[in-house]
Amino acid sequence: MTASAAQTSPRKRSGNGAVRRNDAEEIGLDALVGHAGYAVRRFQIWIFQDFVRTLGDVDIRPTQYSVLTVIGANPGLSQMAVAKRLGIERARLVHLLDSLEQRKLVKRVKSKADRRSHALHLTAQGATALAKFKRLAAEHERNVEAKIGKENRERLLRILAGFT
Amino acid sequence: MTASAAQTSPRKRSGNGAVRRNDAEEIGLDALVGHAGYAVRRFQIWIFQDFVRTLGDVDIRPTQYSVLTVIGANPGLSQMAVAKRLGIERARLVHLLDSLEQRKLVKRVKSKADRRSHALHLTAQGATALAKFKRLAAEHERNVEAKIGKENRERLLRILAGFT
DNA sequence: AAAGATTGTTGTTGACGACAACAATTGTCG
DNA sequence: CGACAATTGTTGTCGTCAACAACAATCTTT
Repeated sequence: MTASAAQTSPRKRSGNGAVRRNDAEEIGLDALVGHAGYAVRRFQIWIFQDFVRTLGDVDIRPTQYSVLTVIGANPGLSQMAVAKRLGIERARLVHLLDSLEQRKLVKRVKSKADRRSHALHLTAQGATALAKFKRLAAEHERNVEAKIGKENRERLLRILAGFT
Repeated sequence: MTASAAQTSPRKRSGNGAVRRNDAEEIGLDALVGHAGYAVRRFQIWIFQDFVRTLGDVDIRPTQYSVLTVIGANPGLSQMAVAKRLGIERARLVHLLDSLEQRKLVKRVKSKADRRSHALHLTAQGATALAKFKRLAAEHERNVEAKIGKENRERLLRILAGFT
């Protein structure tokens, strides 16, 4: 079948081509409905904003949280390894770590095995801070549950498990 | 229950704190697994890239596609209405429309009813182009199906229907 | 008519991904 | 061993994108 389906009916228009709207949100999305990418993008924006808001007091953004979590679970990793695992660019991770190191959450230890690379570790302060971040992140996760439902959230995680 | 779960075991480390890795991707994500936001973000990146690649020949990005689709289905909308419907900022939409108008896909018609606003329409060229874009977008959608499965894609759309 | 709100526009800021270049170091291979 | 290639962290540039703020022109309200 060809993809060009029925055009959703253009609404009542006045002579020149302007359209009267009751102001409400009854604008057709047409082909956009049925596009997974569109739904995912809107959802991702919502999630992102809720995360930033929930972790607003501690000033931690999703990417920072992911970096801290991976370092916490795998102390001693190189920057290259962290970048590859999280799908972040080397160059980008440099700035992220600069920021986290300034805040005394992470330290770069010069590796003796390979003097090019840095072994990444949480500071003591970073470890306790991460524990707090995790509690807040769990709160955010409950917000997601409240938004889409407990079972739907689990379904979602199962469907997307391959992308982690 | 408190959210701070079991720490995933830090691996074998050498004296100074560096960690040997077989080089493979067996780095623990710890708390990241179980975060809907992380999975969604990775998935969104994959979808975005596939969309851009599939619509690469016609040089159309997801946001441009969404704008064209909405205008095509609702001719005469104002920029404000389109922006609000798609969750784009007014300011951002200005640049998007500048580009689409330069490419002769969209035209801004000065509305006589409200001389502040522009009524947005597809050009004839824009309409035929959009038909082609929709075919390519459908191809992209089949790629998504191939990636996560037909039923999973439908489940996903159902779960996220509220965000469109 | 005056005050306030809306629409499109311009500009700035900061997060982010994609690249390219570089020095220091390591690995490889003749 | 020694030249050459590859890797690691770093710096820088470019383009995309969201979030704001400010502005002129134009409604809308009172």
